[in-house]
Amino acid sequence: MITDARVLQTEFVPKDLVHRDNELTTLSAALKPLTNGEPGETTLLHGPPGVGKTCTTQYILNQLHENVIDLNTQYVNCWKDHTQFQTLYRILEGIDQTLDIHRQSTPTDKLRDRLHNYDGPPYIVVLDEADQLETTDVLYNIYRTPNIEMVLIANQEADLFSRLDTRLKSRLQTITRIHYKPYRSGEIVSILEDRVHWGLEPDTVTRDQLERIAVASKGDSRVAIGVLRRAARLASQDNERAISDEYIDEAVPEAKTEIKQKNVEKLTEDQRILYDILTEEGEISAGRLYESYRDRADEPKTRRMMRYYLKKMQHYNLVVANGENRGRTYNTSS
DNA sequence: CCTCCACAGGAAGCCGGGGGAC
DNA sequence: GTCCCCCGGCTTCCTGTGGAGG
Repeated sequence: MITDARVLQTEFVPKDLVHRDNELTTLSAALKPLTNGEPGETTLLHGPPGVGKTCTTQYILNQLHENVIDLNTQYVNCWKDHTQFQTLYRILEGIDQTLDIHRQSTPTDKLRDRLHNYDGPPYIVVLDEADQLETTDVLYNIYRTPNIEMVLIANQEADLFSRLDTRLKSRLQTITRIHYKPYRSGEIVSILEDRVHWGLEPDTVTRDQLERIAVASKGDSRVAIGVLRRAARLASQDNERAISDEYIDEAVPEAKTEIKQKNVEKLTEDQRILYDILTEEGEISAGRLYESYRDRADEPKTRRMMRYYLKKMQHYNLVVANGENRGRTYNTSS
């Protein structure tokens, strides 16, 4: 049934991008000057998940690489590489400057200096999920380096900007902003049709079923493609030649919890205990959460450590905090 | 209104591990 | 090998905040 599994991956960048013409044009225009050796414009792409921010960026980078010989680019996922050291390391990796850098013994200062001394060809650094950066210092370091252009990607523009110091905030006031709206149902359907065409055998899924997936995905293309992939896999495991509605209904919740499940597996023992308590108890105050945790853990860590853990788990979208200070409660994310 | 308390999160320091320089 | 440096994980201490309750 599946003829090409790659195109059913959410990260796959198709040859033709549909429904993102305006965004592509604006981003392209912002980076265009680089191809003539002039400085481009720092760009911020913002909008909810699964609306094509990452995809359009990688599409543009591919295009630039085809047309410009002397150009470096690097894509950094700040969610994965969120410490200053990790981010700087990735950026230097994009210009082959990391051979002698070791995690344990190289000070972050050295990475910073090396970046600042960059004087090679134009270099485009994409910082995806930039609002997840531990410190925004790294943005300043890139900003002040000539010949490096930043493309920032974030869900909420405000999440990123509220954390910048005033100096950087005012300098980034004038950057090009591109807002991505959720896809409409029909747009999701045509994105799926494209993937179906390249990835599945003919007549395995009907248009009605694609619409069903589109509605369930609520404008998030990653969820939609994930559902399609899972439904196709379920059907082929049962040796069916077509995807039935039942497979789709089964795949929808699976696709939505897939990412979460992966993150739960990454938790340490102590974090896992906290997560289990939240799963069982539901909404709970920090004090009661710590008491439960202390009872269950063999060697419980301190309250401060619990707060670090909870912060981390919010970062992983496993935990949500409601309220501030005394009134705050924690819960698992739905 | 004021004081107390629970809580968040910053700052500093300790420790163990690992790599480089010698 | 030994010394030194750095990091991440962790603790301790501390300040700021806002609701509860006198």
